[in-house]
Amino acid sequence: MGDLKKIHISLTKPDREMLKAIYRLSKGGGFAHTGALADAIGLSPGTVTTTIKRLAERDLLEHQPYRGVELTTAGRRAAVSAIRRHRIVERFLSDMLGYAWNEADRLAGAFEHELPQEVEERMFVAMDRPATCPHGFPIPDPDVSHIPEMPTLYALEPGAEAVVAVPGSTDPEVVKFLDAMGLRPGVRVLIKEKHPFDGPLVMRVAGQDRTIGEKVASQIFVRVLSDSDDGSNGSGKLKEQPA
Amino acid sequence: MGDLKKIHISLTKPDREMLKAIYRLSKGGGFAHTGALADAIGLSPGTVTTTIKRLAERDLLEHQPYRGVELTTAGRRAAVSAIRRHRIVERFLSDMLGYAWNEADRLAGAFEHELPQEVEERMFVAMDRPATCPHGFPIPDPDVSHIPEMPTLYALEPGAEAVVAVPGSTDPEVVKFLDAMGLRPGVRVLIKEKHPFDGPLVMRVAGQDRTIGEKVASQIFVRVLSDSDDGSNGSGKLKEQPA
DNA sequence: GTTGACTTTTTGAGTACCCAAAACAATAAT
DNA sequence: ATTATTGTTTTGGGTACTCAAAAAGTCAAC
Ligand SMILES: [Mn+2]
Ligand SMILES: [Mn+2]
Ligand SMILES: [Mn+2]
Ligand SMILES: [Mn+2]
Repeated sequence: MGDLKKIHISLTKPDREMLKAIYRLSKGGGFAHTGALADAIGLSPGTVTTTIKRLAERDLLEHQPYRGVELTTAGRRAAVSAIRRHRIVERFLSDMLGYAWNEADRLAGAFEHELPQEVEERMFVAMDRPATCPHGFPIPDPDVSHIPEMPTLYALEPGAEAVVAVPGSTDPEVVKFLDAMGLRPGVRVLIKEKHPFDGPLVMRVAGQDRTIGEKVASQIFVRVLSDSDDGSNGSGKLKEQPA
Repeated sequence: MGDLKKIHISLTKPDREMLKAIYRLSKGGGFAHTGALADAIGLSPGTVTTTIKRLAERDLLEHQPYRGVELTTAGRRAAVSAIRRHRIVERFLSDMLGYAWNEADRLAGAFEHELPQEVEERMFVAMDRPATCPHGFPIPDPDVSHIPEMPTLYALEPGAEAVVAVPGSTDPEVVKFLDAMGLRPGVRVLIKEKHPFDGPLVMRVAGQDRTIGEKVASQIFVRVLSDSDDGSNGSGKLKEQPA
């Protein structure tokens, strides 16, 4: 009865990329700054300013000059919808075309923007509605304006059990290292020990004890298993979360 | 030893569409005219002129002002490669996502241009290297500069046997009529009679005798079965061949 | 509180893309 | 041969997108 029509916003590639980047950089609802966006997308700061003004015009975000931008609800919905599409396409590349999980991100980014959302939905059902992208990040439902955040591996406390997710945009060298450690998307880990002062983390992965440093452990995200559901889910600081 | 490097030409969407349209309209090697191209692609004549000048600059075609354009060999290769991609994507939509053959054309056109040719190739092998698109037209090999032409159903003589191909861009009303006649892509037909003075054509389709007029029969293309290979393959005038 | 470092926005410039309408060329009709 | 018709190109105008560099704003240090 309200006049909330399901207006379907048509966005261009740069607009979508911008919204995705803002969402990534300002997850909890904070501000994203021009410079950070320029770095993230690989555009000049001037271009970022122009683009966000265009998006502000369409009420997808609010722009406080010299301060930064914040997504509106509509903007968050659009961003999440872009992320959904990205993750479905990644899943398609990995499940239906056999690409390795660390190749999917780049290729998905190349054509996801032109894909009719009709085809996106068909891909989704053809793959039996997968819950996550090949990197282990959740595929959000359509029309939601928020994706539940995941803590990093390093945010877990000893005793916690979790399933790992590794961003598709991770540095190849790191990916090789992680692979050697058995830390692939979907793998289950049990935290055994965490040394103080940002010290290394000891855990059990596929029947083996593994130790990794804070730096790497902070790049890996996890879905905590409902068992010991304490692990810093709401309070611990959550990092930027690509995929 | 020659300096023929396999230079990979990067083409934009309008450029590709232009090359495809020119190829379709000037199959045998003749000229394509600005107005016909404007109609085919849905652009203004002025835009067509600008685009072909850009392509002429890159030696993909020759432009004789006020006369028309003719593709160079490089241009034909690029056009065929674009058609190959279109048909692979159509096949993907129909085989892997379950779209009906008459829906595939429109959707393929929406995102084929951004698809990395790496992904195109993976689709192709994932589908076991299909010989034709869902409409029955051949998927050309990479790097060829010509696609063998197909005669129309109406060009066949009594006694000829053939497999039908129906352009994906056919008017929905016609599609419905063809469907009722059993004339779907891949179906085998045997010509029984052809009445003079552009009269109707009588044929056997799926165990039934069918009669259709010249107008419709000229919109259907066929692959003649090697049996009675006489049927006007080289001489009979071949029509524009979409798909 | 003025200076200086840093960030952001604005300005100026260029490409690609599109259209409508004026100018032009080729052709057909008188 | 002139005129009219038709088709093509050019011109003028607009949006989106991008950058480099100038101008403006913010903020922290002195
Ligand atoms: Mn990704
Ligand atoms: Mn992913
Ligand atoms: Mn087609
Ligand atoms: Mn086809």
